[in-house]
Amino acid sequence: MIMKDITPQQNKVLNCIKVYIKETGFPPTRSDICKEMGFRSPNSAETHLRALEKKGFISIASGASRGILVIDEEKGFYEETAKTDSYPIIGLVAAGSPTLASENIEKQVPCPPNFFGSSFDYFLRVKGLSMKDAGIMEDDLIAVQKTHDVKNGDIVVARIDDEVTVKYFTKPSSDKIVLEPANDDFSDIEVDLRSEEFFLEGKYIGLIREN
Amino acid sequence: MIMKDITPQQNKVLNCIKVYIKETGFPPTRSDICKEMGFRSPNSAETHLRALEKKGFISIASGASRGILVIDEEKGFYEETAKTDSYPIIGLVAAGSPTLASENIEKQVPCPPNFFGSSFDYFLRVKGLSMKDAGIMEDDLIAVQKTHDVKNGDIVVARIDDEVTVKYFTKPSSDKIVLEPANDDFSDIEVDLRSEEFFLEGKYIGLIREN
DNA sequence: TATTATACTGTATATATATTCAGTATAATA
DNA sequence: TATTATACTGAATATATATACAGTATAATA
Repeated sequence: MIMKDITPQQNKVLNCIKVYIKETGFPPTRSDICKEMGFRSPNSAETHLRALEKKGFISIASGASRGILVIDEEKGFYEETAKTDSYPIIGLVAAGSPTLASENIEKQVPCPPNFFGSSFDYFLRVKGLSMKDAGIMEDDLIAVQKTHDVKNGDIVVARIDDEVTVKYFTKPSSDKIVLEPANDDFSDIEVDLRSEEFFLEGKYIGLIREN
Repeated sequence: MIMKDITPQQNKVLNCIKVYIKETGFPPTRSDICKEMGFRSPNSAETHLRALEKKGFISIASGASRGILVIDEEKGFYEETAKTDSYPIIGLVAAGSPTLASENIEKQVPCPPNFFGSSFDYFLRVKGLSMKDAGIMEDDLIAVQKTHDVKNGDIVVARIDDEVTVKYFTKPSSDKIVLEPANDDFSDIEVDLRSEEFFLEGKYIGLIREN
């Protein structure tokens, strides 16, 4: 949408509305605008509001008090490129699966869905340094895609006997899986699929570190 | 601030307020809350609001209509973090400063402004493995905040004689700066401020790895 | 047992607020 | 020249809204 030219005075009013919302959390009344702008008549604010509405800078909810909605000029631009979804951060507890049940969710964080190239389903907070040489450190958040489609060499999130772990994945034969750490202080985990339970939670897609 | 326990019903009311603000851009009236919650008396909303205020979840502007302000907590979720800004990715070339000039910008990526707790200005693509033991690998994107306010032990982005580098920062004396790598294969860089030029581009705030 | 917190309905009212109407004045546009 | 947009004052008013008051009921607490 192309917005018509705003006059300097209308821009001042628009800005004063934005500041008011930022400071109070809710939009101003006509009277509030008068106080901020120095007008002596509420109709001064009213006509400015109607002009701003006509030009597409705000929308006004009829009848409602403080019903001013500032239209985000760059919303259209960002809507395609910068849509964010909310993803849960799941604590990597030593035992138990990283399910999406609310008791395991540390918090929700916003993130563009295609942030790491591939789609992903949740963030997992890493415990321990077993993947140190792959640059995955304690408390890092790894973006995990729930999938069973993994290749040799992929970093995966796996669960063995209720223990969740992040490791390099290798499947040397049909009934054997090797989970390899990226740290000499740790040993490989070999899983015999004939006798042991193995569950693939997903695949490592990307990483975030908050300092 | 320690918030007292919220009851399930109060939580529903609080949530309905948040949703209302998200959808309309301004807080609900008592009557609006009644409609959303199915109450038949505005006093039902009023008492819930007063309880939420007493427990510290909201504040109420006296006399003002729609004067409900949701206190912090998940305010960020709806107001700040749901927004994304566009940040440039700058290639860390061996020579030349990581300026924001368009020829150095690899591309723009969307990211919530407070994604790493602190604000930041651009992403820098890391070359080399000199910070390997700090979990910073080749091609990682580090979020950089343009600042000169750094402390000993901070990871910084510095420029010495047109060469840009990421290292641990230490200032043992007023005319000496030591830049320390996190990799035994590399040596410390000592900068004598009396004879050498040193420019601090900024501070490492966080990290993103796209796999 | 009395008190307090929760969770409501229902009525009433002062006032906060949107909104219309009647003007004045200036500058730009058709 | 007439019209329209901008930029205001000032007054009036219907209604939107906060808020107090009077109740009812249940469960937890002291």
